Amino acid sequence: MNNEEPLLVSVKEFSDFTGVKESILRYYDAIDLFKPSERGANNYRYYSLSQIQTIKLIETLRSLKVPLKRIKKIMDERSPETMAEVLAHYELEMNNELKALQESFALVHMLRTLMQSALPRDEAEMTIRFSEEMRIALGPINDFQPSEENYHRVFSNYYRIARSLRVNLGYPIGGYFDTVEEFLKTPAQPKRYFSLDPSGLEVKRAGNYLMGYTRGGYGTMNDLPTRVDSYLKEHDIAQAGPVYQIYILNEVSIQDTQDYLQQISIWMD
Amino acid sequence: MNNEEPLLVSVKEFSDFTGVKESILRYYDAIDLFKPSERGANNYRYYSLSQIQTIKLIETLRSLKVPLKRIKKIMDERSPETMAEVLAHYELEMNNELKALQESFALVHMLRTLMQSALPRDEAEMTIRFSEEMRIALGPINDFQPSEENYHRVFSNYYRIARSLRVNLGYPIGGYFDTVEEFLKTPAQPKRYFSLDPSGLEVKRAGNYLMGYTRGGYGTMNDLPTRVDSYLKEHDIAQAGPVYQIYILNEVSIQDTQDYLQQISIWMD
DNA sequence: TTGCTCCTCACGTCACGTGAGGTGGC
DNA sequence: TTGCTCCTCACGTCACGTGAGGTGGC
Repeated sequence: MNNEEPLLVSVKEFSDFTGVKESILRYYDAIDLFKPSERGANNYRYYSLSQIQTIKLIETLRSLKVPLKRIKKIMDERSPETMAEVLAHYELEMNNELKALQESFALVHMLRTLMQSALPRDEAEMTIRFSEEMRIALGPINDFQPSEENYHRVFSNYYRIARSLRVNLGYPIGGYFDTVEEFLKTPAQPKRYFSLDPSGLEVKRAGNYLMGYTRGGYGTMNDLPTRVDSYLKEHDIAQAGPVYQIYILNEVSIQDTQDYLQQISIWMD
Repeated sequence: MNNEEPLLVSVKEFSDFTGVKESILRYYDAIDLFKPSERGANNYRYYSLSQIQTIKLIETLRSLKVPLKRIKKIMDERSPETMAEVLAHYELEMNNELKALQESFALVHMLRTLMQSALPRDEAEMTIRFSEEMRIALGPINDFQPSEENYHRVFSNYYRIARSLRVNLGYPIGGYFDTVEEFLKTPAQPKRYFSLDPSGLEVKRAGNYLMGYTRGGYGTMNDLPTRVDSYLKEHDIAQAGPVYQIYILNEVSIQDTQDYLQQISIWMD
């Protein structure tokens, strides 16, 4: 048996084995991060197959944004002890990455389903539909002044509190009213604001909701309160709520402010 | 109520709200990817709070390596329909990313535990220890020639097959023998090779294994077969196996080939 | 006035990607 | 000879980061 002759492959073959591009292998060679186990008489790079595990580890660290210089240091000073330590450290990093990615996934999923639910709407109509339970992050009671003419001060206050509570502000934010009377009286002054962040502590109950829509920029109501009022009177509904008001089509999916689509959903039963 | 005055914040505040660095916000402004909703008379950038959701979405796409030019195109042509489509597409992407990250996690975890299990070894000793069930990817029966003097040809053949079977070659690879007799007869010519890839179809059974170690480069056995033989005779063990042989400390954690640590584990009961 | 934040512009950097021009093995 | 792979070297690029030098609000 010949121990001395390792299993050598060319750059291209090594690239095929590992999925790492040739240009990257040459670059890592140039910066002394990862060198072929041999150079042929023709100056060709020859990698041993056992180097596959090494480059795979380097790739893994790269995927975690570890700078090449740091990786080089790790590889230069590697010993079983230090490597085990380093790997333990990056196991934790990966856990955080996993959580962040799952968060992103949840966010994208929510935005998409909200948009798709909005697409076929007849905006003039009021309909009752069933809605699943959703977690939300409810803010504190708003301190609107009797004749507050600018809701922005209060709204921005919610943003500040939400951020300090580690709410993910990437989720849509809406207004909350305890009852439909409250909404009809001061539709532009919600009792609280809330975020649709699913890591929120509160719950929007599953159930049948009366839903209505209107188009326009933030703060626009058009005739939505009137339509809600008529519907309730027509159907002899005395009490309802809470009321949830959100912009399901906004900045994220639409350029023109005047096309933002607002949704009101009112708990019925 | 004043609809026209949005909730404006400076770069620094916006950066604090979103976690996106000021330098990045300025850069995105410069390349027309994401511009502040207003410029003050002093030429200051003023962002509206409702832009938080937009930059969060851009960040999410960036985390999936979508180039800024592509993101710009998406944002320029955004409509609820196209955005819902785009998001649906990237939901799938994120799923793949999640799987890849979980794979990396499993790989790093295995490397680390292998290394830590190796650290406190008294290499001369033979011990019996319990081992949990592990999935492995077993290769085909090797075609060693009667007097094969170079095991590399056969070994590299396993690599080729493993790759075509989508085995992750980042995991350690070892030699497999059906019985201990087989191992003692031709310790350098395993019946098959295998990878510790946990997505493999075969299983290394849970149970008590006789474990031994030796140090040296690939193909080195030193007196390991002799020690195995003595142990079995001393303890009157006639039959045992399969035998699994892997390098638990190799290239990945050690520079000097001569310090690689090989482990033999032999199924007892 | 002072400290703080903001501005632009130029240059640097990190991690590659992309030829151009040339060599080596079957 | 021909096609294929490999080489180096120079230059480009993408997505920022980092000052320098200067302005504006409390």
